[in-house]
Amino acid sequence: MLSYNMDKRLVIRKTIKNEDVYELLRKIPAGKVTTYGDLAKALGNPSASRIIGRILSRNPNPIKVPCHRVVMSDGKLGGYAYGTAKKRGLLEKEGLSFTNESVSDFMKVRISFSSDENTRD
DNA sequence: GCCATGGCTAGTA
DNA sequence: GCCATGGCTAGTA
Repeated sequence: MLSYNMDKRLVIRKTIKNEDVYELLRKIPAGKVTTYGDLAKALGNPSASRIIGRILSRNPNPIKVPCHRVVMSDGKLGGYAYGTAKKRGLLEKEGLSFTNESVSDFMKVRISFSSDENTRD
């Protein structure tokens, strides 16, 4: 799609499709997390983080697609279709811990995608 | 129009 | 805490 960035320059952003998100998310291993914004960036549309959340909320297959491993950019939990308590429980089962509402050692458990992921088209 | 976000600014302590 | 963001859905015509 076409839109203007912060410098009022016209840019092309990739339209994010549900399956793009689910496919990428399947690659996040237990014990690691990513963020809504990181997924948006990796899929070629850095400002689409809100959309990622909406797409995850309709995740048809929570077994194959580990929605619970997606948290907010500040390390806080974010939402979950089955409640945030459930989300936190799953993450703790995978070895993560929390210091007052945020993932402990966030920097260490946060997956980073290769930045040129979006150069393919 | 809705939102499972995020980055920034004001303004408090 | 404000508000731009962007894909989707309900529900109107």
